[in-house]
Amino acid sequence: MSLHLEHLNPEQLSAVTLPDEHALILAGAGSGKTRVLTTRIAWLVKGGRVAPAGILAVTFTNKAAREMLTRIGAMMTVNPRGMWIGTFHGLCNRMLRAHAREAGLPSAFQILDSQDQLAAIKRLSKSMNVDEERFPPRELQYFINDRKEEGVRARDVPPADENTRRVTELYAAYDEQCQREGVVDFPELLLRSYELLARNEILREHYARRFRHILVDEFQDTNRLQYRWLKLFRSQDAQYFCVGDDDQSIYTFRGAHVGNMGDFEREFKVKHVIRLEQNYRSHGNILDAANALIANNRNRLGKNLWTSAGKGEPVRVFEGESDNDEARWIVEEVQSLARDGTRLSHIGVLYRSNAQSRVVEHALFSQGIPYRVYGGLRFFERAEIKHALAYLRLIAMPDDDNAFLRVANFPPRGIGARSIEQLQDAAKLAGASLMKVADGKAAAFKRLIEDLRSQTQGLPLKEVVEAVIAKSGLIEHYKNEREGADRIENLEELVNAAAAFTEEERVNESGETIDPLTAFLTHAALEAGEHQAGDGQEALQMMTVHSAKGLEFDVVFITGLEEGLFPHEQSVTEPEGLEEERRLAYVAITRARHRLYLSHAQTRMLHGQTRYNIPSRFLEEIPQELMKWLTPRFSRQKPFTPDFSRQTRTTLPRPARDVGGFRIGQNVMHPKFGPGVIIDAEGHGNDARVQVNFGNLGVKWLAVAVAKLQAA
DNA sequence: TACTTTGTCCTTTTT
DNA sequence: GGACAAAGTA
Repeated sequence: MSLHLEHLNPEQLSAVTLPDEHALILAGAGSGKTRVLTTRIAWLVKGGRVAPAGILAVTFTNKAAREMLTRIGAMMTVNPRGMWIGTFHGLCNRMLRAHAREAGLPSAFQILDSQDQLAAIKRLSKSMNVDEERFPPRELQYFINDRKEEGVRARDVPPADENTRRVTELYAAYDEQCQREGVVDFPELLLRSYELLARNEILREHYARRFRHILVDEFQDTNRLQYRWLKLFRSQDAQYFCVGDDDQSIYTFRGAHVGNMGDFEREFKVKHVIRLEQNYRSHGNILDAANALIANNRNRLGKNLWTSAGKGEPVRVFEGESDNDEARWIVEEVQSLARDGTRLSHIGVLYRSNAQSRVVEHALFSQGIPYRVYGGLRFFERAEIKHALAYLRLIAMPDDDNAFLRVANFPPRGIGARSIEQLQDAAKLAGASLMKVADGKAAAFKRLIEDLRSQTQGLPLKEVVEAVIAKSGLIEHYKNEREGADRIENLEELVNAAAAFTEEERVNESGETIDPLTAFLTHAALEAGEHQAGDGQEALQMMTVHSAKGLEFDVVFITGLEEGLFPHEQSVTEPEGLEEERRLAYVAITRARHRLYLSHAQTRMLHGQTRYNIPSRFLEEIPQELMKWLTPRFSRQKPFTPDFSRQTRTTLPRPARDVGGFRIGQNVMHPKFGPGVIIDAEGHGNDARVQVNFGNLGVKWLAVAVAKLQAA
């Protein structure tokens, strides 16, 4: 039950024990950020500087929030219940539930996840006869979410042009639809909570008086609205403690605004910016590689990680002939590491995009190496679970048209597209929900839901869920389906999840208990359920670089370091995009404790066709003396000869066709465009043309007779 | 109405 | 290669 302040380095200690002033902590990767944050909270509370109820601590992920609670719990005996610790969305939800009426919401309001939101937008577009070619639902969704995350309502969008005017009209209609149906999307949780406090001075003052210490994790990832939300609690006595790392900002594409760090420093007149630069995770060479790479970014607050650990091993670099070759090599290395005693769960294979996992999975599978892929379809996002949840939602909130449409005819009960259309017309006319106007065959469905509601009234959550999956006909339906067994298993798992959901008595600020079904549905929406089957088992860890943030591994593989992939082709056109890619690479490198592997492949199957990529510029930006090439460095010069000795190869590159002295797949040098790789060719002799991928300079067709191309 | 086949489109994504 | 939606068929 000790804080172990003596184990902190001077910077950590000064951050933890900072007197009453606002603070910005620039915490580098592996510098003990979470430790500082949690020790600070424990130090404040244990020292009697603040009551637990005076703490507001915000993170981005449920995982980080749980981790924080656990660590704080281990440092003190005080019940951390009184503290507000959670994600932005979780805390906003808590606030909206407590003041639903003031916020203009039904007390059992439901939360739409991104999938649900998209479905709602599609439905709206249909009902308003929107041309989906001109206004793709996806883009409407982005538009709406971007505006909400800027704190901008439809009425506040400047009608720049006809297009914007129309899109804004749809934004307004979408919000009306949500309001009518009693549902709230993710960004709405934030915005609604913000508006509630901004308009209700009494409420705002209440919370501003209450929260004396506001601590923010991953501050570089906050968007503009989140920052404004945080500022609502500002008062004479409130102190802000924001921890972040601008070099690890990898979510600007989602609206994160790194500028919040500078704004905070200025607006709160932060006297001391504390830099945590000592890294306790990685060996020297790995850190040097990361530092050298990130030094290429111009937009930085400036920070250099160091370690007292030794240099360690060099960074190992591998060039594969193909993605399959790369995968085969990974498998071999993993096997050899495992033989030498490295635990599989301490090895991470990272990639830029999810599509890359397949090839590696295939290779691992064929060699019988257990692995776990993160970030796939999550438990509460599975179709069968969503169906079951839709029934539950209709019990809690009959006006939820989203839920109605999802299951009115699932399992099929003869309510076809025609009947649905008629219902929608009637509902529109009456200004009511689909459930209200349900007649004909739909009336039977309505009765089913009503019966379920009355029969499960007051029953324990577990029995409610059991009743729903039995009486809805879901189980019956999946029994007859070819691959229904897994789905039935998942539905049974949902019953277990409901049974385990004994969340401490839900009491809101006004002392009313919140209905357990609503609490469970909220839980399902906010925590999509990262836990997977076979969670704690010994397995190789595979994930995108994005989802690796905050994690660490003894051994890390960063794969697919190729121009167009990493950095991604859709990011290299803008300098900011490229810098974000570089930060992403920085995050990837700094996940490694002892050993780091980097790899790229000459050819790769993408979207069903072979692509020829040149090595990533990031490989050039790491000093060569830190690296050890396992294959000859950028062995582009060697003519491409398939190696048949490798048994595991599943596909062979296309046979080389000679065109004007060049071959597809060959690496070339152009006097103006620099290095490139030939990806296509046509014609013969003097008419021969080749298509060359020059990486960030793009893909060009060149006439061999004219262009001064040289074999590189 | 419900199941099968063909045509389009591809980043990353904590909540 | 694979997800998803529109078009085609029983």
